[in-house]
Amino acid sequence: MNKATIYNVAYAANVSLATVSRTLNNPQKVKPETRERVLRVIKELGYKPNAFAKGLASKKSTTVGVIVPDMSRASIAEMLNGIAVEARKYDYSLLLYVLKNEKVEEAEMLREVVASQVDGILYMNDEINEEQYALLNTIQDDYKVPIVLANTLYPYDNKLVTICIDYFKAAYEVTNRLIEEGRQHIYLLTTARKYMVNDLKEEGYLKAMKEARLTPRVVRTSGDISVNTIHFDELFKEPGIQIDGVVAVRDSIAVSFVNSIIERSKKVPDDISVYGFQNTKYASLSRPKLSCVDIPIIDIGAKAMALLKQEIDGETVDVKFNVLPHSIIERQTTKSSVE
Amino acid sequence: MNKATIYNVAYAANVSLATVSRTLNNPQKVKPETRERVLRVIKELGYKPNAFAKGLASKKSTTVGVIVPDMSRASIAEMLNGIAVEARKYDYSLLLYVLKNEKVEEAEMLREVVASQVDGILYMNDEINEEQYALLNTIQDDYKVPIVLANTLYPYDNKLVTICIDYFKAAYEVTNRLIEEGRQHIYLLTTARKYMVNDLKEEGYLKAMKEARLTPRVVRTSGDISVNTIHFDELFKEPGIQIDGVVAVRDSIAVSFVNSIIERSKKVPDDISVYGFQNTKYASLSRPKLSCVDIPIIDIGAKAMALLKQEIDGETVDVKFNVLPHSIIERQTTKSSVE
DNA sequence: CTGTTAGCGCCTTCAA
DNA sequence: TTGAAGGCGCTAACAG
Repeated sequence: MNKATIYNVAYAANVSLATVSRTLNNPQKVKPETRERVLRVIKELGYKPNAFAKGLASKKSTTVGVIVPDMSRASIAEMLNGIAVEARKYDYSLLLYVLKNEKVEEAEMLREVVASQVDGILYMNDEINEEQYALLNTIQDDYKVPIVLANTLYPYDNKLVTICIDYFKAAYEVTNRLIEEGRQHIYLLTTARKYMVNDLKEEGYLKAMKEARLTPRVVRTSGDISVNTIHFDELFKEPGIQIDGVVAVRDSIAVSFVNSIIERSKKVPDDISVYGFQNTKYASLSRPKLSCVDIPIIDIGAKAMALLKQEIDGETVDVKFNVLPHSIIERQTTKSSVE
Repeated sequence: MNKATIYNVAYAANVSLATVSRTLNNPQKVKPETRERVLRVIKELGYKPNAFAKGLASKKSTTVGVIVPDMSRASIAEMLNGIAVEARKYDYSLLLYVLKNEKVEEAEMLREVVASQVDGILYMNDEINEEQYALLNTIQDDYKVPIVLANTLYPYDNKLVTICIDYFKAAYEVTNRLIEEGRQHIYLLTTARKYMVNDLKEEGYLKAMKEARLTPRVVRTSGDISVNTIHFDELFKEPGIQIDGVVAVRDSIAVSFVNSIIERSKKVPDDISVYGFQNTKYASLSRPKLSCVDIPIIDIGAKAMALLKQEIDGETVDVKFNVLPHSIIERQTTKSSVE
């Protein structure tokens, strides 16, 4: 049962290969009678068009390149679930590129992705900077391959189609909730590495603090638990430190912080209220359960794929910058009750 | 700068296209002088061989199909990290197939994977059953495409190259540690769905219990926190229930169980000792920190890719069944101290 | 060491 | 509605 080709099918169905090709790609151009005969033979022989030959001849691959920074981040993995399900709807395949531990420079890699003949690119590296953004633009223009940024944004420009949530607003909102609780010494726990989305959260936090005339305190730490625990220890060593509220840019950082303060015999949320970001499994597995911003990450993935598909089909995407709604989930690390 | 072809390069370098092809694929067959000239032109033009044409002509794709059940499982995501890094070493690309929510039957999907001309398949659906195993064998034989099972095993046969850890032994060991602690009422918390690896853990647990002449108690629950919390509630409602030790087949189940019992004012590990499986981030983010079996999941991914590469290259893989060592990490949910 | 040439399997006009 | 034929960009003999 080895690799039937279009010729085998044509011969067995007593038609030319052109007809076989048509019944697969333009069924309406084939007489129903012969069409069914061909389809039957196709099934019998287990024929599947060779993707290479098809791609070479048609200049299309029904494959999209997916570029991610690191699979182990829960948000990335979940987004891929959304992307995969949506891609299936269009019969698109996913070519996965993981940037992690990459010595290869990104420009080189993007050319490689393009060379692999993908019809479009889903880019979700939220460490994006000006240079990379420019590079993506160049690639899109030079090779005419549409690119969509998923849960990744470059706020200083909007030439690339983007799907995201309003992180600025989300951070602004949770900070305000803490303020409404009466918290005065609210800290932002963010990453030391430059993630664009975290920068936006920081701005939202700063805005809320400024409006309330409170002094902002930003602590930069790592997503790595063993590292941030040390940071937290140092933080509490500072003489006269006061903390009664925390916004963490990731659930894992929030949970890890909660653990730190509970070990110091402080009460959550009586002494300190904490918000996380993302609503990952960490949030519901922690004790107390973490209050956090809920990001519809699967939907972001699905929507990203849908937008890309539109672009591939040549439908002009009128709105470049797409925002999905977030929500705030009150669990056990805050006192706010949702109205 | 649009899509240079091999002809453009040949023309610009004043050689034939064959020479260009050679400098890329068999550099030693080209005079260093011309080779460098060609390489320079290639660089100038930003030429990258069209993957389709290359694949069509060479019958190789340097792409492997990766079949996973669900991205959101931490183990799957981590394994992909390992696979990706290893694949990069060989300049292999990854074509990702997510089974989740799949209405398409698996046979159909596998043919699709094959039709996409992958050089090999990495299969990591640990819900594998006899039928699927047979199917994989058929695919491998019919299409001559090597398949490697990663962290997935079918213990009743070993025709397919497999890379895994000894889950049976691991479960046997942790159960014994609990027994050595003096625990008498040890429960196994496993999944209701049939995962082959979890079945093996169950057998290891049963063996240890039997040897110690203790009554085994198996509770089948879900990976879903909201669901298993309910199961745990029911469990504790049983009249006269006694639990002093737990082996959970997943970290998340273990953590969720620990939360349940602490809410019931029991002490961990004074009243109950708990072991998880995998050593995910959940294990270190929980409070108390979870003791668990550490699975070298990234290594499994990398090794799987390495094995597949061997098979693709025609090197016979002598050992079909490959086992990577695990270890037991004692943290705060058990009393055992590692010797 | 280099060039010529014949495909790889399929799509897509162009005729019939 | 169908068939014939050219070509997609590249690899791999085979000559030279």
